[in-house]
Amino acid sequence: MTKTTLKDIAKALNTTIATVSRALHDKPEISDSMKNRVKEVANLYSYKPNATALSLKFQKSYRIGVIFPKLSHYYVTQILSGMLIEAGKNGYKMLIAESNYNQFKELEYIKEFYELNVDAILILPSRKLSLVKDKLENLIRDDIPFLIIDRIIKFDQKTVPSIASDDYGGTTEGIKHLIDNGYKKIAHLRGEESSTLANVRYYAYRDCLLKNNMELNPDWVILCNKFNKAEGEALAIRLMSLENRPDAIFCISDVVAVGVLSGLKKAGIRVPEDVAVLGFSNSDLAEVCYPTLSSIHQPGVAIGKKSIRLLLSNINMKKNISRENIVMKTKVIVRESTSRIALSGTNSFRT
Amino acid sequence: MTKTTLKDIAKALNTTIATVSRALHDKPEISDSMKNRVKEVANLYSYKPNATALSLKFQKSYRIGVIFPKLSHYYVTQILSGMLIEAGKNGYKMLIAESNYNQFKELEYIKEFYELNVDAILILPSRKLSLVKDKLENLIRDDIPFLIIDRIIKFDQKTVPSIASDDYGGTTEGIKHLIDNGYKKIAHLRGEESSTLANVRYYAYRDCLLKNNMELNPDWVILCNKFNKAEGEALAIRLMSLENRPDAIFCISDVVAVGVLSGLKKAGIRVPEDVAVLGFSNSDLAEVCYPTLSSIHQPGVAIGKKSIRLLLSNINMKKNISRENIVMKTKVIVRESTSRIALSGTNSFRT
DNA sequence: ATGTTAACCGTAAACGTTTACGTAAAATAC
DNA sequence: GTATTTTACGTAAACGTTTACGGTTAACAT
Repeated sequence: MTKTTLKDIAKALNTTIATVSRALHDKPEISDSMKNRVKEVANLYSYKPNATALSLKFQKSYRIGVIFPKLSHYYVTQILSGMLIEAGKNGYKMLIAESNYNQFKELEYIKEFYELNVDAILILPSRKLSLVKDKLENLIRDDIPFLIIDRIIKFDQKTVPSIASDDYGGTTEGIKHLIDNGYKKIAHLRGEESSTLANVRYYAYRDCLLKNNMELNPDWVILCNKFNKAEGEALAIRLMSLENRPDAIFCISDVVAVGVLSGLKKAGIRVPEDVAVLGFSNSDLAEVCYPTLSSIHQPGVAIGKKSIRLLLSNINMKKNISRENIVMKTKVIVRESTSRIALSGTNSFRT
Repeated sequence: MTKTTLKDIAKALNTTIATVSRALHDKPEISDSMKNRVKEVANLYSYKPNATALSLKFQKSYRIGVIFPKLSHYYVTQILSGMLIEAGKNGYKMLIAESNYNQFKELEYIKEFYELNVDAILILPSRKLSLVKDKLENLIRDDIPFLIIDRIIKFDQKTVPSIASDDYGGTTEGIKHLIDNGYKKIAHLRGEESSTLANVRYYAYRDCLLKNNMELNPDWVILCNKFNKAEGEALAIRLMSLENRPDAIFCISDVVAVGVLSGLKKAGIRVPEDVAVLGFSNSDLAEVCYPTLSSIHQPGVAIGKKSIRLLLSNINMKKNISRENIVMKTKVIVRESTSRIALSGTNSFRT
């Protein structure tokens, strides 16, 4: 019941593995009669080439390694799904590793993947990874494509390509949407200042308010660090206890936004009539909470697909991919939480 | 900049790869001086054994393949995370494939994984897979451990081990909880009758009602087939339009339950005062919806870990694992949607 | 001085492929 | 009928390991 090899077929036909191999590959130097006999036996034994042997021979594993902080984040699963689709189309398999926001594990996994002869490495870095930037830089090899997703890390020596969603554009569009809907005092629950991602979103928020001559109140900008529902709830209540209350809250993530919704409800404040709430990422939560949450859609699946396409186009050239930072379009998905005028029908963006 | 091999080290030391290999493995037949010299050079060249070559040599890949229907389901990510933890501990990597509920893709992926020489295969089958039971049965080999997760498929010839959560027990506990809280007319939005999973939950629901002399009204048992929010919403409204209204709704999934919450709100019905809602799976949705949703927790992470442990314990024996069907404990997580008496504090089950 | 043993290392086969090179027989050329 | 080409296949090396087996030298025993 063991797997049949070229040797088995060769023995059965009293020939050599070279001939068998060539016959199966339809090489011209093999006679038709031999080809037929070989194929017949191969079929009979249901021969399948040994992938490991091929890997060794061609120094190519048809495997792509991807590292992410946490699998249970909707956005991560979307990106991975996109990768799986595109990788599958091209005969590649995905090896996965979860870092749990531990930068040392991230470095470990990168090393491991190199040792496992993956053909490319993708990483969705945690914020902390930039703390060991120098170590990371030393680790990255030039012979195997490496791609950083959704985060831009500036190295001293190397330029490593990256792909990310257009958070600045998306945020701008989102804030504009709030302004267009008549909200005048827009607050922002932002991420830590050490996070490029959080900064980009904050800058977009700030710039957009300035450009539109809106009030930019420092009391309305609060740092998150737990990014969970409880934090959103607490911060919403804090915002509502200000003398000069905001009438809209733009949140760094959907989970925080859901917390805000909950906090506002506890404070007896109506959404979207009194206060609008805008999330970020357009996760699956946005459609199930009450009221449904407007959010800035990050094209996870598209990013995943694009990532793999980028890598594959360069795997064969054995050099790292075009050193650009690719930016993918975002989009504001309007739902109930920001719509003073009732929405007609549901906005079912997701399929 | 190419990877260093045994050959490189051997050449540098004017010896042979055999000696180098043995020195690195601290074999007794190598002198200490040679060992030191070899290790020094190996270190200098930062030698790492080639995993592909080892795979070929030992006919072992240290890779485990897992197939699941959809990555973006919270429960799936939980199971996978558990697998990743346990696999990582043992030096195994996970290869993943998403079937999108397509049974032919599932069969395809199984074949592919066999060809890729994975050391074990895990599958979270879609309901449809049982439709091609015979093909599946023929595919499964005896020399590589195979494990079915969260679904029991009875084969004619083979007995394939499986692991699943105790849905019967969990449901029983859940219905009892409803009864204990004074709900007397319990409805059930169930899955299709072709689904073993849905049937188990229904049977538990039915048995528990009978055992407790509760009303078992056929009008209160409705089939779902879309399992999305809209369906839950519509069915809730339908239930509330009955003359003999239920006062509790047990749902096949959290998403459906969230839809029910929404439908009840639209119908102006209070939860949990008028009607209780109980979900299944205890997904991340349960904590963010309003009111928060009581749900039956399936131990995803534990199932993932246990699965890998089972497989690993049998990989070395090159035979399939103990042919039992392992059942993992479930648990009712009580939140607002079933608690007529206000909950004190939040029930933060998840870490 | 010879045999025995231990210490140490090299040779080569094996895992399953692909393919450059060599070679025998058959076919073609003149 | 000999030279040349073509056809068709075998040999062996290569990918990077591990390891059974063999061999050489030196130490030790008798």
